[in-house]
Amino acid sequence: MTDKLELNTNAYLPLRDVVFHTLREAILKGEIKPGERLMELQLASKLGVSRTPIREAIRMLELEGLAVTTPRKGAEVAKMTEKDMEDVLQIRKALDELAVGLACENIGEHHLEKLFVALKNFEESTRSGDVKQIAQADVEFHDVIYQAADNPKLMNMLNNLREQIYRYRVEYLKNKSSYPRLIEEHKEIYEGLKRGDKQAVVEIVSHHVENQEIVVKNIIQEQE
Amino acid sequence: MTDKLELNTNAYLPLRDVVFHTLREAILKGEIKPGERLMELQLASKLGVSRTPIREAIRMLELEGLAVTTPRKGAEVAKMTEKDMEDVLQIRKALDELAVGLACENIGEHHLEKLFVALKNFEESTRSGDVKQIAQADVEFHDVIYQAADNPKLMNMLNNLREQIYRYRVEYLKNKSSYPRLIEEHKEIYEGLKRGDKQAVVEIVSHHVENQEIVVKNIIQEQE
DNA sequence: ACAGGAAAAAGTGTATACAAAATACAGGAG
DNA sequence: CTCCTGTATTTTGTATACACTTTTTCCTGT
Repeated sequence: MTDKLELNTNAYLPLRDVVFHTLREAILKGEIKPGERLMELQLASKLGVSRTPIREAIRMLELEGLAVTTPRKGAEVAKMTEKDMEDVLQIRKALDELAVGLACENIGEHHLEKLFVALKNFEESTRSGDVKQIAQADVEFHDVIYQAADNPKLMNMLNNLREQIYRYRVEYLKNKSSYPRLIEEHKEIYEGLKRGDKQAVVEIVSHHVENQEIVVKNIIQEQE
Repeated sequence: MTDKLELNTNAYLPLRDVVFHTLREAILKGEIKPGERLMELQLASKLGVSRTPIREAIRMLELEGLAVTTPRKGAEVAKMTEKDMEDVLQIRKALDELAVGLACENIGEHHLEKLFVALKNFEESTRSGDVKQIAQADVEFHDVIYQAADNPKLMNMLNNLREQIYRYRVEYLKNKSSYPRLIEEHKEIYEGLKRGDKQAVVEIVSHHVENQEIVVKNIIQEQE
């Protein structure tokens, strides 16, 4: 584990939340690796807080699926097998289809405009070649759709699912040859939503996620 | 709140888990009502433990959506508006369809037998008229399907969603006139899975959940 | 009587202390 | 040398103590 975990003390939030976000970031960025133990005292001294907020943060990571704990042994960062990834992607596909379908029914001018901006941003970011930035732009594009779906719980679940595959997603986005297809798919989703053609957008999103699924699974197989 | 919360000390589990299950039960059974505050000291003395496990249990309830906390004010049992319920049921429908579709692809003799037993149990339980028992039999029937879907994360999410509507589901099951339809639907799901007719089972489950949706929403409207 | 505000009470946030379990390790028997 | 065992150490589990915030209460002045 890197030894430069640092708290964002900027917010006036309970420490448990700060710790939670800090650890989550560290896990998603790969600074703490799957299988690595999350030891309370160690983390506490590293972050300069007591064990109490650490423990509560771990409980939260646990429920988010980013950590697994065994009683009296402690917590470790969740490992992801190919099967786990398949499972997550199956769920994500179903929920993404739901979300875009709902968005299609509810979407208004406001969100369409935001979506257009996000679309252009994404296109722009692919030219920069900065993977982090591309990932961010992609997240923003899909976030607009989730917001338009007007179902906070669904948005929550999708964000959580996205987290769980984030590490592999970044790898996936390193492959530049897929950028044109991604842009095209985003464009089609936007067009479909604008037309209010529910069947079409669900179809496209379905393929969109399937494509991801194939690539991400390849990446995992290589890693194993 | 009832003052007879009691810990199941039988298990050799961390107290946080025992407290978590105890509070969850109490919330689902309506012993602690939506909007009611979850005060740490009060709960701690009532359950005979310290605040520490209570706090960790609350963090878990929070992530499960059964409690909401505002910093420095504490936690309370989550209220459910009609919109919340709609949102949950939308998600549940999508995931239930996914689950039964997957089950249809994977199901073997073993699970089909268990499903048949569960089907008969459900039919039997409706004759008893005991709502708790019927709910239990219904849960077991669907659990077999979830297991056959062979996606633990999905099962987890569905169990969680089920929890969130449990309170209202019980009301729904008090209406005896719906029993024949429920039995019929279960039977059709079983038959469909046996035939491996994915399209059919997804269709039936879709209706099955939609029917629930209508009734549950009526119940909420009455309550408001 | 009523509004304002200080003091008290209640409650959460965090740190620390102590207990119990798991793990690591060293020494001895075979 | 290997395996067992008992002890030391580490780590988690739980309780408690203290700090700080929010809420309530009640007194005071108008």
